[in-house]
Amino acid sequence: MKDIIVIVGPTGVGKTKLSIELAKELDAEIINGDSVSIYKRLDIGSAKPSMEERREIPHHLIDIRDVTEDYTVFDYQKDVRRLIEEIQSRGKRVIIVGGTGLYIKAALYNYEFTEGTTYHEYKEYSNEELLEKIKKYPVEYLPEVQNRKRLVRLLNKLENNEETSYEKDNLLYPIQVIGLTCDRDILYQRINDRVDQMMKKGLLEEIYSLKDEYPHSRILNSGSGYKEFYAYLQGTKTLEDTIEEIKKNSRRYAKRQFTFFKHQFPTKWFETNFENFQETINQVLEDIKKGA
RNA sequence: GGGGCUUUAGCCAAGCGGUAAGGCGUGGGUCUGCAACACCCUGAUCACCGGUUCAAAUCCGGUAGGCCCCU
Repeated sequence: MKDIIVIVGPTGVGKTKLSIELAKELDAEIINGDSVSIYKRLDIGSAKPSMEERREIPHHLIDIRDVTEDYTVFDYQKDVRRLIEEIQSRGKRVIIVGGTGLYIKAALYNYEFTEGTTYHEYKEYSNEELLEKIKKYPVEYLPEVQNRKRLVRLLNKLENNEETSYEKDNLLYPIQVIGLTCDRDILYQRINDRVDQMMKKGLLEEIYSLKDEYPHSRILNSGSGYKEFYAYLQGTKTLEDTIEEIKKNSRRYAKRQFTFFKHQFPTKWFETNFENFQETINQVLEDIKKGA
């Protein structure tokens, strides 16, 4: 079977556009690799591919959950693995595009999660105490004391007798990872512009239509482009500040994405040529044909 | 023309004689169930020149920039 094409990179470099062009060339179907696009009604802020684009090429794992529903890496892993089989059995090639590194990695590598385990928050314990409890088990990687979220997660695994040491980076599928990059200044400029564009396209209206769901939605309270509006709806922050904060969070996110894809995947990087995108497409295509 | 205040990292800013807090941004990094998450690391001889002192970002004088008031 031909390699799965994985397109990664920071938000706003042109991943979506590239994925669609490649899908046409390679007779492929696209699996979304972005944790926010999973949700219905989060259209503008998550920069989903347009309906037009989605008609052109089959897209999977977009709009499959309501904003009040939960969806985790584990769900994603199962969905992607199932889809890969389906798509390939149809004789089509698989392209995964997105910026959520953990999701993509968990789907393609030997990440193990256990079905239906109980989950404690350990509210009565301090971070230090959690760390002490963890140290009673043989673990190779310790989170920082300040990182409560990771401490809690790890202790849960240990107490549930789940596996916590893994063979490093065991790939389950043959993949080719295409990373899209560009000059940092240009990227930040594009991110800022894109947020302004989102506002023009009606992000605020989208937010208002979701207003009632805010208190009950995990994704609306954690996804950038949405969570920032919470304070605005409460009347404690101006619209201008809200927009600035979305830009800032998006820039930071982009930076973290670079770090993740640089270190966690065997990424081959390509510089996006915004003036002549066809050239970028050609470069990537050439490389793919060479590789598989 | 005269008088007063001010000048600390890219930005904001503490310090008021004993050898440069902090915040933001930036850059780097971690990553097996909230991941557009959570977390870690990251910088300066204090406008310039001279003086006082064992010791000056801190006191004195001068130069330059900024702000304000008077004429």
